[in-house]
Amino acid sequence: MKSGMADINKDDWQAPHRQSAIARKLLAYAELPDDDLAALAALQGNRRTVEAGEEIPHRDNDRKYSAFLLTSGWVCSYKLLRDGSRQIIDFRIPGDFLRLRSFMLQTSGSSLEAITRVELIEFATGNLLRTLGERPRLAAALLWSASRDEAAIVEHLIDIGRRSALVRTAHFLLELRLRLQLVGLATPSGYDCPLSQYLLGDALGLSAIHLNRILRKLRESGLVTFRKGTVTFNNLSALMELAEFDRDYLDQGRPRLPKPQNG
Amino acid sequence: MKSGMADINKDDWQAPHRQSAIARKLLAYAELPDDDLAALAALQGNRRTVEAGEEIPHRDNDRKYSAFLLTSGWVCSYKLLRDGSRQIIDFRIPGDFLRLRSFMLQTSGSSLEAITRVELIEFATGNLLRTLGERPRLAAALLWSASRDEAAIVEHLIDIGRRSALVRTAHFLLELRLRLQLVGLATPSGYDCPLSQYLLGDALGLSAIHLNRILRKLRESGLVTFRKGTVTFNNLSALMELAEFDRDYLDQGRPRLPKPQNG
DNA sequence: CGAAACGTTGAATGGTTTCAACAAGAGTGG
DNA sequence: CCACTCTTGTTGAAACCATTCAACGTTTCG
Repeated sequence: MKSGMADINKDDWQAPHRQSAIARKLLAYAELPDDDLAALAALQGNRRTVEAGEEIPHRDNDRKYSAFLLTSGWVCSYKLLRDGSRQIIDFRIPGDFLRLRSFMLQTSGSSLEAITRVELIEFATGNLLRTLGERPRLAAALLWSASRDEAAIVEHLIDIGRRSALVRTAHFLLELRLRLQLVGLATPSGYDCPLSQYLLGDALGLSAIHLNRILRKLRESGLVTFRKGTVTFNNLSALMELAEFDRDYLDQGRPRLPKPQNG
Repeated sequence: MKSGMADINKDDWQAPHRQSAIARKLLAYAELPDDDLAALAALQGNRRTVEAGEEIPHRDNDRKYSAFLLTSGWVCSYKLLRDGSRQIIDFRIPGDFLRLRSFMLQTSGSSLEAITRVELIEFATGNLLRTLGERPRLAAALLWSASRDEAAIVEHLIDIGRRSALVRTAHFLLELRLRLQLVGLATPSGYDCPLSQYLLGDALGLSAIHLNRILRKLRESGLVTFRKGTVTFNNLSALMELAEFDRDYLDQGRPRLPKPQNG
């Protein structure tokens, strides 16, 4: 009766790797010497756990706004509207930053909610700029990561703006797959996914009811199956064709940053 | 027969100020000493003009990818889909950067098209990080600007994801107003706007036909009028109420960066 | 003047939402 | 263990919003 996909406990969404998710992700872009990784680690502060369903606080115990690094679990950033509906802006997965840039505005904007139990690390933004000024390779890797985040939001915008519900859903599931793969939480054939149909619907700008029908259609077409917390790609190439997933910004090929050129 | 709003020539969308739009924008956030402004100017390279309707090239004359600073005119960044439809991701106005972050991915992603005749300045990204490492106030101001850009895209996403066509259109017009005001291209009562209904529709995820009806409704309700390249707010507070424009991320109050605290 | 781009309106079609109802599983306390 | 509730998933039918198709008016420009 257990899913054969991966032997990850249903309640434990931690990355099963010795390397941290963020390091794993950055190393997919650039080879970073040990002192760069050490500098990255030096920016990390206290650990913290947030239970599923709870908000992730904006301010650190009556101190200033704070940014986090997500090391385990899923989070969604969303905004509530007056009529009670909700738009989910992005799902955040291990290795992603929370509020790394929006904290600049010192304003709420969007809220963050833990979808599963979540592990966070406080991230020191005070010395961030100085560190990056001294470590161009680390800076490039972090900028690359930030650009990826923004590109994902842009694709999300295109999804809900101009793609049909079917294509949109397919595209979004493929998008998640690529992001998860980068931190070792997905295989080419599928991944574990703790999202309810309500959450997915709120992300895709669809009612949960309609999303349900769309998921059925995708399943009955033999393209993707999303059931019981698991996404399985039954026909990946056909799905990518349907979703016009010809994009390369999530660069599976490894576009490594060239070795440093001068001292 | 001429619009009474502003005496800007219809074909000349240049900011009528001695200060550059980018400086004007950054100064709205932080008081920058002259050497910071000089450092900003030092990052600027060759000027270039692009005619209305033309693409803004990805690569600089067979050299590498390049970023630009938009000094005059309107640009849209968009993506074309297989079925021929188009999603406009963002309109860029004077003082905005083009491809400042997406150039990190060294990939196309979205395209840029000049809506009006446009003036650009090449922006040196090579020494950008080092400069910012040495100039924390300038760095903070640029990060603030980048965060604002991203916040605008997020609001755009919420618009098309969960807001009705009417609210969405109202909200988007208010959003543009705030951005334009920051560089002196809008008054509280309105602004000149070179967008066709096709462009606006492609931004809002609506057909131009439906957008036309929405604009009529907004006009007949006495809220906003968008005609002949001019947006006029006839009842600003009622419009903001309709659009639930209670947001403060575009901080009209001046949240100035405090003076430097140590040498 | 003619052409092209943009704006405007009506009517039919269709995708999505809403309302309503029910099924299945997980967790709780008796 | 069993009811009980709560959340999530599933399906049908009616209502609605937005798109498409088609036509025509308007402005600009060569």
